[in-house]
Amino acid sequence: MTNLETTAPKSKDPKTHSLKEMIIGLIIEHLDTEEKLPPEKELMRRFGVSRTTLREALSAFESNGIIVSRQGSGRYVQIPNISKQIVDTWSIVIQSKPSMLLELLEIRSILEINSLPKAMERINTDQLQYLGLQVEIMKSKAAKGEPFVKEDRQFHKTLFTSTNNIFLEQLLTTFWDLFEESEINKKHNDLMEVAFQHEKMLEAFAKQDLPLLSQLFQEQFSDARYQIMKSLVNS
Amino acid sequence: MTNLETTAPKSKDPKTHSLKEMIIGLIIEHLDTEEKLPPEKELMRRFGVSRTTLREALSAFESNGIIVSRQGSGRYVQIPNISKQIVDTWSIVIQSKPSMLLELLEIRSILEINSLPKAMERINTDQLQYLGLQVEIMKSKAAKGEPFVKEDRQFHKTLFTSTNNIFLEQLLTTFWDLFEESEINKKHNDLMEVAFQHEKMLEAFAKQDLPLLSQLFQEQFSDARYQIMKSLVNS
DNA sequence: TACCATTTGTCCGTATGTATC
DNA sequence: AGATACATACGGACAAATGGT
Repeated sequence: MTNLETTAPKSKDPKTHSLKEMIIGLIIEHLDTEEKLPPEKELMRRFGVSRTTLREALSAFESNGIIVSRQGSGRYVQIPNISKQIVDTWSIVIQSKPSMLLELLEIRSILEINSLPKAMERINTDQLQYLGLQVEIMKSKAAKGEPFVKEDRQFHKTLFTSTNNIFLEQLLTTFWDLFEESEINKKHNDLMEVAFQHEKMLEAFAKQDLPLLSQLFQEQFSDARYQIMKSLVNS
Repeated sequence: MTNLETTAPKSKDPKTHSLKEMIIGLIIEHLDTEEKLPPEKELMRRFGVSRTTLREALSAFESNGIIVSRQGSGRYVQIPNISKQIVDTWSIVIQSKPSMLLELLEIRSILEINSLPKAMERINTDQLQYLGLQVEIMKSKAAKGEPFVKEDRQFHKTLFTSTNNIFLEQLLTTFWDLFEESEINKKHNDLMEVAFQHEKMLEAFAKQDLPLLSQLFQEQFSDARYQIMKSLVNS
């Protein structure tokens, strides 16, 4: 058993603080099992607060995503997803400063490229086959002049999911969300080239050619950088 | 099921949705100037909602940190800090699954090591001098057997701040916060060695010896990984 | 110093709508 | 269809911090 101490009472505000603390305790209790939390009525009684007070305290955790409530059913605990929180606020910031997208791309490229070795060694045939499917869809859509953001995203997501790093996956998902929301590089000049780029990546993957794969990723990020800068100039 | 546009809320409940929208508009308006927002009374009137409703809508933005309210003064808009949001939730998760720290360290090491080239080319003499000061403090504290988390942190922060990437800075800050909160590797076996490690890093920096610097960082992260794993075994 | 209006914080109660089981 | 549980909204009251007089 871990020592769940109810924090040293060094703060002035015992009620609010301890209510928050008690909810955290409740969360930790239910985090492993992902059980349903007790209903509001029960919690009101247990903590001795009104519904408004309780709900306000809970809402903080809900906006974080560590507690999710389903109307008519109850509240549940889950591992939080940072994406939503970050996107909610930073999409607003980016509206004011679009050049921030370059900073994000910089981080994304570092993380993806450095994840390639691990992704390459851990990927399995099913995933490889799935990547092949995505590439085929890309090519067919490109031929029809349709964009294929979803497939592009799935392709990358499949790669970095195989690193088995939850935080990394969430972080990269966040970047995709922010880019999509910003609606920059919505339409790429040469869809077919992008599709082929991914086909080459897949081949490099199949051949376990890490240097080539890295280079292809580098090129792709260069291209993305260019697209963003072009958009920035136009606005 | 897959009914797109699950609800057409416009006829029923335009208020909630547009209330959020209006607040976002308010935020964007004030994001550049960092002015004070209108008081609740004014917003209640302007948006035509009750205080409870208004406050609940605002609280979502407050928990994100893009709005901060000061009792007795008012509400202010600021560029949000992802650190707080992430730490709030993930420190809880880490309490349940401490092994997650290894994943975080993995990301942190990738980001820091890949930031070294840029940091090296952009660092100035003032910063270099500041790093030297930190190292001296580290050594003197190590001699007395005192830990020097703050100086260690300042050392690294100075490096990656010089990359001028706000998001990166916030991310790395987040990791430090999470590690500190987890209270793992609080006490290192050999403080003096850590201090010397940083001294060597500083020398490599001064000599612009990137390969050596990278190697030193690698070693440092290896050591950190070992410290974490040791802590994991003990619990 | 002290008082004051302003502004946010906290808390309570109630009512009605809506989704789930 | 009914009971349960959460969503949304309104109203009021008092406390606490701030900023200015």
